Amino acid sequence: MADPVAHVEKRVAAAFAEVGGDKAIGVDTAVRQSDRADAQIDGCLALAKAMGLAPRDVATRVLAAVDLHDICSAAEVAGPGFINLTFHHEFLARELVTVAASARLGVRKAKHARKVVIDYSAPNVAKEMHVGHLRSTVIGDALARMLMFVGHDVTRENHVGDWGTPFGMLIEHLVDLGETQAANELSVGDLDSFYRGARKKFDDSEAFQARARSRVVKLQGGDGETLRLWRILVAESTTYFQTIYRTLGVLLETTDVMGESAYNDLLPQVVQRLSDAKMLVVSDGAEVVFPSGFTNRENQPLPLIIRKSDGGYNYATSDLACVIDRVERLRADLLIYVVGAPQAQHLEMVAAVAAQVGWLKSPCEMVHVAFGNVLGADKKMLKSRSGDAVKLDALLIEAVERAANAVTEKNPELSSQTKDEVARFVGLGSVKYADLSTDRVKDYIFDWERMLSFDGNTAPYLQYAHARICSIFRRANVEREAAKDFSPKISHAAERALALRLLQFDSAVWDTIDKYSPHRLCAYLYELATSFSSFYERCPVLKATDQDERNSRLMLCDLTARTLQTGLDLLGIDAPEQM
RNA sequence: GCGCUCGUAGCUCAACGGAUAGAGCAUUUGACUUCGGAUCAAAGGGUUGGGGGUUCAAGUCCCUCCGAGCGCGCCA
Repeated sequence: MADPVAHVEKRVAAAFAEVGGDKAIGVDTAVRQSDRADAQIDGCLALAKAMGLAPRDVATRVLAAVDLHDICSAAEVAGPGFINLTFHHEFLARELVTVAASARLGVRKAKHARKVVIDYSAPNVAKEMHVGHLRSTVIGDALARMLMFVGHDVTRENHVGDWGTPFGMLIEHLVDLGETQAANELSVGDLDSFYRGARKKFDDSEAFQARARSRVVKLQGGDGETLRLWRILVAESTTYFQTIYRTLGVLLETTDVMGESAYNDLLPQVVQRLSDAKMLVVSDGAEVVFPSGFTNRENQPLPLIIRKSDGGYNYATSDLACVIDRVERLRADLLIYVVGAPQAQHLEMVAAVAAQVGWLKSPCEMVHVAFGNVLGADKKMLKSRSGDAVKLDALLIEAVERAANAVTEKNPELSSQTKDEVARFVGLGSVKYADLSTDRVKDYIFDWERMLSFDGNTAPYLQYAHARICSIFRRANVEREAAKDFSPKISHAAERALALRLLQFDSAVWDTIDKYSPHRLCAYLYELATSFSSFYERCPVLKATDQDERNSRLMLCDLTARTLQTGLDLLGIDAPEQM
């Protein structure tokens, strides 16, 4: 419980109960950050309403009933009935010591560890990754890191598209090219030309179409030779995905791949169990379920198609199989889907059916972490000059190049090896941070200049703040390790602002997790970095007037650097020591 | 037609139902023989798309209209 606000909250709740009795039930006792004081208590207005009394009188009574002497130096009724709180310097210093001594920087562990399955990235086999995969991959990875950090048991699952009718034509194209040649083409990452080649033949040749169709039948029938060829496609693609993931610095491994094909064995079971539950209905020749509350354009019940009229399964079946697998085999109680916003209705329907049939029972829940599109400067879907989707590897290469140019310009003294590393951290960090720092549900405009800027809410600004602190320690003649044990003394206003900010890390992380919204952590880190910059400007560290002050400030520097580094790491971003 | 999401400063974005809606960019103005100026400080800039309602309190919740995007039966 690092955040001072959390300390106060418990006592406030008790005071509300004492003052309001039954009337206090249900009244929000939250203590919030405030721009008029260190924190404010708002609930007196609501309590006053419930009690039929004047808000300021109630606030006065609450103030009398709560003992905050060891935490606050001032607590006063303000405005229509708020209570403004100012924390003791000594209290802040004590809390800083606690936080600095903790490897987790005061971030609380989850009260109950959950078994979480997080589904993200999900590229398609034999297709190149493009900007469309960026958000799922980056957001999902950040959330996975945070959930693990607070102690949940997290399983990452990469639900790659490795099954379905396109594989008939892809396999036949593979046969035409010859395995060696095809594997070559795929392994160098030129998946698009492979896919286009197959597509073109399929569109142009009826004979090829026939081959493709019969190949699909063989694939679904488990034909050994066909499966062998299919595995070549999957293996080469997986290798390619890993090169992107390694470049991007995300946690996904080949062992996290759980493609659609992994659920094939469960598909008949999905049908059987829905049938046993009397939920399956035949409609227009297809076997479907009608979850309540969903209608189509004619206002008729909207079906979730479990089995097509041709006997095949589709993605709803496979998604339901996923739920069974995750809940019954993995024993997960939180299923997170980092999937684009357009799939909201589909996932709602899957969740509705899974709940109705009893696979998804409280406290087990399914959460759709939806996100918007990446747009170009024209506010349309980001496209390359040729009009195609922008390839992810090209995008990442450009990011690093642009960062390298900036680093070369700003800091020519860096060795070329260091420069390369810094360019990678800054370039990739910029792309990821730009994606993570805005509300995920909205579209955002991809803008190189802005994301690589050293001013504003960007990765380079945060990384720079971190690098400056590292620079201080290189000159300080003090071991970094020792700094966390120095005792902090809060006297200057900028020190105070920084201290308060540092203590809010815990809340920031939890707020981010509760809403599955990484931009909240970004906003916190940006505020921390600005608080630090302000402190840095006004409070000399190495040139401090006396040893105690110097040590105190070194302590603040160290804690700031660790918080920035940890926070960026939770976002999947590296913080270089110099740049 | 029905449904979902979005609409906040010139631009890009914030704001658990809490007081005077905040940042950055851009613009204007200050601060450097710098503990890394890739910085800091300050100013101007708003009818939160329009209109109703709920509430002690609404950018936030409800209704309605306008505008944008996306879904709406056998692709995933």
